[in-house]
Amino acid sequence: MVRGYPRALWHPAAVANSPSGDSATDRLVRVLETFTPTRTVQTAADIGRRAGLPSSTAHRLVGELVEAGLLDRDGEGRIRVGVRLWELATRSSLPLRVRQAALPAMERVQARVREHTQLAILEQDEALFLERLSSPDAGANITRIAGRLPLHASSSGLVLLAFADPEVQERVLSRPLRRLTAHTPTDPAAVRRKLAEVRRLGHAIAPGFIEEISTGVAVPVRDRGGRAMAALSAVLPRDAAPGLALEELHRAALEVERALAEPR
Amino acid sequence: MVRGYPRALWHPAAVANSPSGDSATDRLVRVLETFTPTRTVQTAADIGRRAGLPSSTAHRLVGELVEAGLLDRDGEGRIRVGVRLWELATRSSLPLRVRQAALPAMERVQARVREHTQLAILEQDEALFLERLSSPDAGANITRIAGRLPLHASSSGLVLLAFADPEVQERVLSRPLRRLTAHTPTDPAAVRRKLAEVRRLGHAIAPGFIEEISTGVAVPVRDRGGRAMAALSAVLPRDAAPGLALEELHRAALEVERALAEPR
DNA sequence: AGATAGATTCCCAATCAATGGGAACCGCCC
DNA sequence: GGGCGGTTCCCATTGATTGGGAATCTATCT
Repeated sequence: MVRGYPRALWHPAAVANSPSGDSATDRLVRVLETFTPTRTVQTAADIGRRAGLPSSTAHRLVGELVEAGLLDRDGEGRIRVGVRLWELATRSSLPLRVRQAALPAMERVQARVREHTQLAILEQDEALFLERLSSPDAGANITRIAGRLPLHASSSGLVLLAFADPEVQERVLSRPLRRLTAHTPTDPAAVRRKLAEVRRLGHAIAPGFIEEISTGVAVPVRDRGGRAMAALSAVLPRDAAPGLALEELHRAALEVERALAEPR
Repeated sequence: MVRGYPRALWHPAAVANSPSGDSATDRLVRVLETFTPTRTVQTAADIGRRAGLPSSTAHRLVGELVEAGLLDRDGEGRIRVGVRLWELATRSSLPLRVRQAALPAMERVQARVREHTQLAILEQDEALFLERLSSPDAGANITRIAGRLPLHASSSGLVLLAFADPEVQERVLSRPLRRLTAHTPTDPAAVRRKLAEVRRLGHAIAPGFIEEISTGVAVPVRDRGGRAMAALSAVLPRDAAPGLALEELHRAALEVERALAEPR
């Protein structure tokens, strides 16, 4: 076995502590961000490529994270997000508290309406879904727990935006509004009108905004100041009448507001 | 304003990249571990003390984590676990998959038994609780989502241990067994007998092991190899008859086994 | 069976970002 | 106004981190 390597080939052009000004924390986050709801297992080399890290660095970092339990190495080679990370992130987080407060009410909605019932919050100018209950017989639904949807395109997003700080509304409406279907409103003026309607009615109806075949209906869970802390929503078949769902969602929202108002 | 400091007082005794051989990853994990189910908000100085970091280092690390969104700085000063960390940890983790597979069955148990219904997995030689459903009228319950209980003391833990690798059983039984109440079995031989009973009956009953006033009953969710992937459990008042709960839990476990066996 | 490709582990010199003691600053309370 | 605790800023020092490269391992193809 040959040990070492020809000294002449050593090329110190780029070596050091993180030559590009990213901290260890940044790199760690980039590694975690390579995992998505649809890409849950990857090789260490995959992670490195996607996080923009040299292969050997990626392998070392992944190894450390596995050691710490934040990532898990399954049978052979494949890496997934570790149970320990879930535990650390869940046991003291805001999403858990909101979810716990909302779950009983969501279950009642779910039992009566028998369609997808969802809970979302406003996070980084998108709707982040904290919980989703589904009957086996419910229709299509693109949302996932811990998944995101644009604010202007989803019924949940529309109520979150309608009852958010004006500053958030301006920021969101000043950026390009992505079109998901032919019915997604992408004109800022149209979205503004929609938001006014949501404020007037107290709920949002989004027929075909996300998927042609379904209609989202959502109501806000509001704090004492009137801002939306969360949105409760249901996903109905495109042609279904939204009356029952809206009624149940409104009732549930009241219940959640009370639960969240309690000291703990 | 005086800038700088007397050069003579500079004391290079301990300066550098992490003088104690802990990696950047270790430190980040230690920071995250300072949060517990009961301690959800802390100051940056608190975190530093508990993680064993010098104040200035702790403040910088916390600042970076806040910047990255893994931690949140609320109104003034207090730090909590960030929504973003929850999102990253949840969206592709094993606990979510197990939970999703089990939730419908758990809801039915919950509706019929009307007591606490729980889901746990084996993690690092403890029972880690992934989900918990509770009626408002249900009794006391010490468990929390993302909380842990010892394997020998909880009904969930006993089924997880009874249907685990023998190697795990040996390891757990070779360590001191913590006593939580007067009824907690702390003698290895007694626990061994209990485990044999659990294997024979296919369920565990733990009267007063955790809290004097309640009885835990649990059944395993088993894989094709017979090992317990998870435990479904209910917490009943100490004197309640466990028959109905066990029947419902067994039915639910079958359903969860089928759901987890499906490709995805 | 041999070749090829990709993932992973190991090695090690060079370095620079992270480190931590100290000091100043900022509120808050007694 | 003085004490206390949290936070921010400063900066010389240095060792942990870094990343090319080579060796090793593991599939998959021909």
